[in-house]
Amino acid sequence: MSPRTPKQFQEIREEKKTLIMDVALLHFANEGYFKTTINHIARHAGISKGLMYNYFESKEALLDEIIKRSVLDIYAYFDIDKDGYLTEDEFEFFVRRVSLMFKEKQSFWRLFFQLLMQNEVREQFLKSFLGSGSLIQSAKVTKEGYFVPGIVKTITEYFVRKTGRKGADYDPGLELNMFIITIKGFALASIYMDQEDEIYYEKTVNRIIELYK
Amino acid sequence: MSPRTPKQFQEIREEKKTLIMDVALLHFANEGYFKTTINHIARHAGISKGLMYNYFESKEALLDEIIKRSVLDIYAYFDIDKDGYLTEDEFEFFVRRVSLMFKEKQSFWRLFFQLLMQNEVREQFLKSFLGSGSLIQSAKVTKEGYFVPGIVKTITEYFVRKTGRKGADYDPGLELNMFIITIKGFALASIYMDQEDEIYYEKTVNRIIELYK
Amino acid sequence: MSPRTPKQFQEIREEKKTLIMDVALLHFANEGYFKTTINHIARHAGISKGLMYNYFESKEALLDEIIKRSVLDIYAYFDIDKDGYLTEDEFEFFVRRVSLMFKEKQSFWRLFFQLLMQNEVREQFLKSFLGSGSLIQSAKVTKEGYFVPGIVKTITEYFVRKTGRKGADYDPGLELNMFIITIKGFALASIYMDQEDEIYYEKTVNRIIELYK
Amino acid sequence: MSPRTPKQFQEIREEKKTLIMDVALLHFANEGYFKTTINHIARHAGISKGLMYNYFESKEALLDEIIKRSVLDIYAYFDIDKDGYLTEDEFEFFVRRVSLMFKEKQSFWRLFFQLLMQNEVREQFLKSFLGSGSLIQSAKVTKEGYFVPGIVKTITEYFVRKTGRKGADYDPGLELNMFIITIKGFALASIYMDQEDEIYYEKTVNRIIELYK
DNA sequence: GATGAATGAGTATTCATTCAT
DNA sequence: CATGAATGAATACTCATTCAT
Repeated sequence: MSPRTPKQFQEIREEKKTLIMDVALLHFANEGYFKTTINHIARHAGISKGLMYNYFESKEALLDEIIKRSVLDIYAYFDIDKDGYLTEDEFEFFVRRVSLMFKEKQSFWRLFFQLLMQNEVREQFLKSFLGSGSLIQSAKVTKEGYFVPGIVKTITEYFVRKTGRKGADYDPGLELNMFIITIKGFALASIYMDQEDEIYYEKTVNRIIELYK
Repeated sequence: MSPRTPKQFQEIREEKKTLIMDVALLHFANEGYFKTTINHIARHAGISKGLMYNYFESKEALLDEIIKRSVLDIYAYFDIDKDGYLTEDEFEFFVRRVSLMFKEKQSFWRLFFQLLMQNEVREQFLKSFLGSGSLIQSAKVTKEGYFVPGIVKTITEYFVRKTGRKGADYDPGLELNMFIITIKGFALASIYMDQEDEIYYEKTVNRIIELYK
Repeated sequence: MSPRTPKQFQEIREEKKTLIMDVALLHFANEGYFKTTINHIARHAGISKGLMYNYFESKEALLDEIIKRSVLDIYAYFDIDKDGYLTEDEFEFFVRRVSLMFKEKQSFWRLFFQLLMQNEVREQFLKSFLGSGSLIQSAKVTKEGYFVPGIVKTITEYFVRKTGRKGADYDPGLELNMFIITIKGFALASIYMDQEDEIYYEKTVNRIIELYK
Repeated sequence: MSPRTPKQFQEIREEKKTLIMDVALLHFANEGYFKTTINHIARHAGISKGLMYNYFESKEALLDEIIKRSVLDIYAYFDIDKDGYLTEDEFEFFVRRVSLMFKEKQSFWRLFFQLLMQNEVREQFLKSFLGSGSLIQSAKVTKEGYFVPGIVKTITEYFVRKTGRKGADYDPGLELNMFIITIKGFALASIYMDQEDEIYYEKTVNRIIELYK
């Protein structure tokens, strides 16, 4: 009979928001962002249309929050103490991590590639995903004060360093490009991978490491 | 001023259809299928909305015809007399052909990947693109009566044959998988490739051939 | 810490109601009745939406009470012992009172004119504001038992009586009409009067009195 | 059987637009802009909701066009060769014109005052109505090349000039203010004037002229 | 009393599709 | 063939109001 405490309200909000975002991500990923209606999401989340707008300002805001959350999730995967210098072991670890990520956040990556195909969304999206301050493109000062260069830069340097090991006619730029292409293709394959395909998953990861380590 | 022959009518009709499909493909690819309105296409094609429906039954029918035509176009790329047996030279030729295709039919491939991301479209789409009777998955009788096995089958057999050349621990299934992934990633990279990126285009193709030939 | 008496409760209740009505009037007047949301009012009054409905049955009921209160407030301005006979001094006093009222209850008058512009609201509104039993249109028995004729009637009689003073071709109906128009225009000017305009405020009042006394 | 000519289309468009604007003005004026739904307008204009949007980009665009048209209509009333100098006869003519306007464009003036009461709309509205380049506030070069100062300026000068005629203690600023107030009140009275009230219409106009000429 | 989560009817707007001319 | 006016079902979004706690 006594009124709910602010904390209780906070909990309800958090739970409902998570529920909505989970449902929305699933449908955005499978049916596409534009084809998925707010009505549909609400119905599948077991709530009213109006409540959606109590939690999210608009359909786009919902999308943004889903992406933001997912990016933070993914960011967490990499949140290890990096000094901007990639050893061979770290390279291997990185490839395994990324590969796992494609499998475990399949829905998000479907959505991600979907949005990437939309020119309009593309630019704005890349900005927030790869943009300044983000994990992938740019530098950042960690809690410990270390300078953590963007992933691309770090990996670029890794491939450049390999020239010594690999010999004179080794082209680091080309190899990096090949590596990126392979990872992209692997991502694409992963997001629609079913049971049957999974038999090659482990082997493929190993082979990628073997080829580009 | 003499009345047009039925044949001329037919030609004009075909030209208009082609025009509409060209315009539509461009906008579908760049703005996305759902965001592109019939109005927009009609205006950009310089015709009226009503006329659109004289040529195409619906928006979806327009999409279908675009895909069908593109698939035929792509098919034309492979329209060489094949006996279902891929030599090493033919493999190289094939890779170069495919790579060129990504560059030259960029708009289509953007649309293709876009549609691939929608589950609903995906199944129906794959059916017509890779499905029975199609170039890639299955066998087909050509005009000349030759038996043309599906590309995948042909290539699979190519990789299997390589085992002899490559040694005992060579895994043809894995290599095929790696090859497919690489091609997919290359496709993905190609459809948003700009001037700057093009410097690696040639080298990348060569490296892919080198790796999987 | 002693429990509040029913009277205290009643007082708190009244205070809250007054607070809500003040906030609501301000927003109704400035942003418009329809554009002002219950949420907005509640938040600005520092209470919850739900509590609003504890005090007022509906948005419209809130509006009604605001109007009712304002009418009573305005009524209070005239709550002097009247015998239904307006002397010249009383006329002057009346004009000054009314003018002051426009300035001091600016928000209400903005709302008033706003509502007056909606046909639907207009009729119902005029009924309660000018209607039978109200101050302005009709007669009423005060607490003291005096008979208080409606303002319009009283003023009409005032203008009629002036005919003797003003000469044969004086048209009391016309003059009353002119007076009413002038007061209306003055009201309209007052509700959006800013600092700069105020320099003529005093002079205008005097001139109105001069013209129609 | 032959298709409509562009001219026919143009005519249809013009007629429908006018129809919609007429219906909308009526309802905006009587029920208020916010209470009037697009549905309501469409139904009363005998068209579908969708068609509305073929002719007007939005509800607000519809409002804007109505205002624009009305302002042009009103402007036409004043489109006489003026040299920026108001004689007494011209002043009288002006007052009669304006008065007539209130009667004949009653619906528009209701809408006008209604919008004027909305703070948000007010500023933007006054800008377009009284703004630079408009009839009322600013100067303009006529077809004949004459310089036509804004109405307010012209009238102000008229009142200033009168000082000579009226004597030393004549305050032109005050009189102008009184004149403006009276016109405003007259406008307000006019827009809700019914048959009964009309008996004083003529007399009131004459009296205003008598007082402020 | 007090809260804000929850509802649902309503609102502006979009767009594929039809159809009279 | 060709046009664009016309339709209506669908969509995102709003907001007064209710209600469990």
